[in-house]
Amino acid sequence: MTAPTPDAERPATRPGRPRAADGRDTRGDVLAAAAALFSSVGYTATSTYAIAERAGVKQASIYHHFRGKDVLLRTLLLDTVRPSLDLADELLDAPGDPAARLWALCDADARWLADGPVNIGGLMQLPEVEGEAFAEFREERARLRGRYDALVAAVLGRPESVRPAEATLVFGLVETVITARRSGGDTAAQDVAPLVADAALRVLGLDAAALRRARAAAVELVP
Amino acid sequence: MTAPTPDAERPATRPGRPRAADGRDTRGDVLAAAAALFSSVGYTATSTYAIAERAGVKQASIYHHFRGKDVLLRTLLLDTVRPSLDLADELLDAPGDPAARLWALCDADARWLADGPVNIGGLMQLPEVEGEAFAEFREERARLRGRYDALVAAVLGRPESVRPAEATLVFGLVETVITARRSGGDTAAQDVAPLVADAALRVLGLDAAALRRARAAAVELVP
DNA sequence: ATTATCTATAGATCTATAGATAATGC
DNA sequence: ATTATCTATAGATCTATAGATAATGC
Repeated sequence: MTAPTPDAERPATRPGRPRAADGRDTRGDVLAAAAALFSSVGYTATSTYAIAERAGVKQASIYHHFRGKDVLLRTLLLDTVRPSLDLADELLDAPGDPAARLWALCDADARWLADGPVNIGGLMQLPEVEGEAFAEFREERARLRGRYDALVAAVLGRPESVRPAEATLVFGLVETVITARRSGGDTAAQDVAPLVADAALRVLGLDAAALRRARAAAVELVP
Repeated sequence: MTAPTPDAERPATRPGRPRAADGRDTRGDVLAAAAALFSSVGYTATSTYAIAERAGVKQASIYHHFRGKDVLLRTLLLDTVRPSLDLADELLDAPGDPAARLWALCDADARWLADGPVNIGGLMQLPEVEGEAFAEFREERARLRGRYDALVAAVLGRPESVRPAEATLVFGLVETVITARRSGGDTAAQDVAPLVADAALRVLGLDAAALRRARAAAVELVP
């Protein structure tokens, strides 16, 4: 669920103690353990000891890879929002029907929230994320929200200068996958995810014919 | 935000040390403080010391009124879901257009989530609520969800035996108010709440005319 | 006697650091 | 020398209880 550390970050061969077993990636294991525990148990309720145990290392070893517990969550949050933001940027600049582009964005986000190995989206809804340590994430997320606003405004044929309240509903529909997964499990999330993009356009008042056109065009946009 | 302790729970006059100032309600103050802190900071991240400070009592005094910290959250959660469930029961038994009844339920829930003095709905989304201590709340909430399922099935003209996946979307639309309030503040929540019920029926495929009829009929249902 | 509140604290965490040890490449 | 991991622990919480004190009604 977390991208492996890019080779560029460290030289291919380097001095010092190597990974115990080859192919072992402590940093990645710690992040994966933190993601699973933060999203199910919560941030404050998850101890660094529990993370270490799940990752198969000792508690203090975490601090060789991360300055503190907050860096773990910060890293996970940014890893979560950035792929979404990249796609949103791409779709915002793409030509063609705004409804098709919004459909493609909602569909990709909903499926990604439903299909990851853990309910990674739940991280964004943790109350601790409102704290100072996570301001950078909140900025990136606000940027993503801005892309939704712009696409929704385009679909509604309204000026881009006023944030449409309907965009909150569209954003909320995508996040429905998160709460569905938390309370109903993976199956519930996977059942609802394919319905989200259609629902978003229906909320904006598109009729069945317009919806069919948008869906068909969206398939061309995201191969 | 929390209902005052009913008179029935204790005799009107009773022996023992009275409330310091008349009209002082320590139990209610503690609950209100806990609601504000749990919903903004989180459950585990809120100390009983912080709750007591906000309520204007000493930390240990909380335990005269509540057996433990978990009882505080349990009480708040049940106070949150029960009014909703009562209304849902009423509307499920009411005669008339299912679409109108679903509209009324969504609208009442969305407005209640937006208008309370704190973002009480956020309590339901705390990861700690998945723990054993809160099983009773989860049951009540599942019951509420069942009412939504039944109304959505009726609107779609489907058999009640199969839970419609669309009900997850409707439920999620209502909960959009919670996340909107968390990240956008009271104003954002109040802006989106009046749109929720309409959006729910649009998601279920109702056209503008059917929607207008449902909205008009809903006003009669909830005076 | 009963009820409500307080002070003080035991006991259980939990985070982060200090410093030792191990395993490599130079 | 450098990197990664470990053991041990300081210091800071945080929850819940014990027991004293205060303020009433009987």
